[in-house]
Amino acid sequence: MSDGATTAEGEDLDTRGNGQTRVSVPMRSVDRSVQIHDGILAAILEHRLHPGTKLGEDEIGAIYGVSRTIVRAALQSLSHEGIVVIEKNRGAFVASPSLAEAVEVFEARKLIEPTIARRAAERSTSTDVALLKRKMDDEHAALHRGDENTAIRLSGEFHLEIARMADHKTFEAFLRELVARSSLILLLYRRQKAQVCGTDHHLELANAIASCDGNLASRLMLDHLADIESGLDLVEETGTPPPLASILGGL
Amino acid sequence: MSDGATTAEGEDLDTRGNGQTRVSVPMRSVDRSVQIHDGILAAILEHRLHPGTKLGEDEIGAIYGVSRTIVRAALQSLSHEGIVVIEKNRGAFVASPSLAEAVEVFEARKLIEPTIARRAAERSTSTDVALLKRKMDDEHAALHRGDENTAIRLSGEFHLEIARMADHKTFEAFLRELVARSSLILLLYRRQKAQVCGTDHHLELANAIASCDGNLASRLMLDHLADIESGLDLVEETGTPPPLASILGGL
DNA sequence: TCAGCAATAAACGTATACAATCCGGGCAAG
DNA sequence: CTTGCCCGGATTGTATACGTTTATTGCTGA
Repeated sequence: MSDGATTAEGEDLDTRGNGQTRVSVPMRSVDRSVQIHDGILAAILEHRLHPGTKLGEDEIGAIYGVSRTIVRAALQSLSHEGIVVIEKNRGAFVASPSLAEAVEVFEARKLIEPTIARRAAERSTSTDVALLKRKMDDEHAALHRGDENTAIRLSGEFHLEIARMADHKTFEAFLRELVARSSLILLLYRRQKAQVCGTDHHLELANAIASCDGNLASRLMLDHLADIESGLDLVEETGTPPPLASILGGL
Repeated sequence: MSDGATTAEGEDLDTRGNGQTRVSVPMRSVDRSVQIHDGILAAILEHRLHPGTKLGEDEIGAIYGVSRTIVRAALQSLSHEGIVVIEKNRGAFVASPSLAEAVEVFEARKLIEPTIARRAAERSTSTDVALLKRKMDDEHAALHRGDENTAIRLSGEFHLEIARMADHKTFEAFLRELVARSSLILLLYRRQKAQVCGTDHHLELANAIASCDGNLASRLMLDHLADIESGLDLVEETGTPPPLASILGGL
């Protein structure tokens, strides 16, 4: 097989910055399945992969130059996060969150993220805040550059950075899943494409966290999430019988 | 030599005499990796598998009469739920939650489960309540029978049943993970073995849910979780002189 | 012309083979 | 007695082969 082209990149850029001598981190040649997982995840977060897209094992394996075994592990991982669905004997597809699912995800975020924001504010350090503001600037820059896809991903990373600051692995893992699913939900149910995620909100949040004001950070986060949710079309369309017209006539 | 032994019963083996798993191999249509996942999970929930136990692929494959491929999928699934850790080139082990992890899990439960209980109370139906009380009775019976292992599992299922009633798949999935991890935490950090999970609390909770009192259910759930947590040894043992023994020999 | 069915191709599910890695015992040097 | 090395066995990582299922295509017959 021609693996020359595929393995051209991804050599070994291991950043073994952690002074741990324990072999707890795989490091070198990070498991390929993780790479593939992250690659597909990034594509979903940047809205380059749309709900319903087929993720064939052979196809992905050919792209990354690995066997189906590895691809399967990555796809199973993604399915556990709820952003890929695997149908028996049919294959894997990018998930298409239902309306009910969308409501659930935002209910979960509105419950968890204010708590995360409070914790982050309570234990914020200067270096963390600097990192946070940097992410925010990157997002702002991407937006002004017109690169909305990257901006969407960075917006999610902003929220995840706050979770990292909160130093709560469990909440962080939950939020990682919720953010990924939110990306698909935004793609499916956002009303006006223009508004992505008020960067002003992010700025206020960052300031509240920087000043260690837990209560304010918590409230701002809740408002922020409610605002995003208000920009979605989360109304049950029970009365619409002609799905064909909207799908086929959409062009 | 290996083929003859393993495939001899590989055809239609649901005649396994183990009295442990009721539905050992009912149908082939049900992905066997899910069966294995559930089997290991049940063993962990019932404290038959202890933290640190090695879960060898060949060994499990031989037990269930399947290839390592299937076992691998099950183990990966379990690792995503945080109750199994997979170390590269070393294998899978039952997780040993750290103190910090234990604190995190109960923080998460105290945040999520009151909301779940409120939702369950708000939309409780008579059939659901009947199911809930039945689970409670089963747990009570197991306790009086002296079968503490089963009681522990049923206690977790009681909480999960409430989540099912709440009709919130996302919260239910989160709680499923938290309950499983809690089982390991109880095994590692419980102070007095006698007290499992106050069945009285469960009775009060079930009554509150039956009477559709969301506020009461929410408060009772929070108290219940705080009570369980208070029975744990979640204090940093910083004063221990032999750090070497605990750190290096900890594994 | 179109419905129904058969053959074919493509993709997935599972098992197995081979390579890579780790763990342990044994032996030799200090 | 300790320390270091080396090697054999065991276990995991990955690729590939084969069986099974699904989807599509093309054909036949009314």
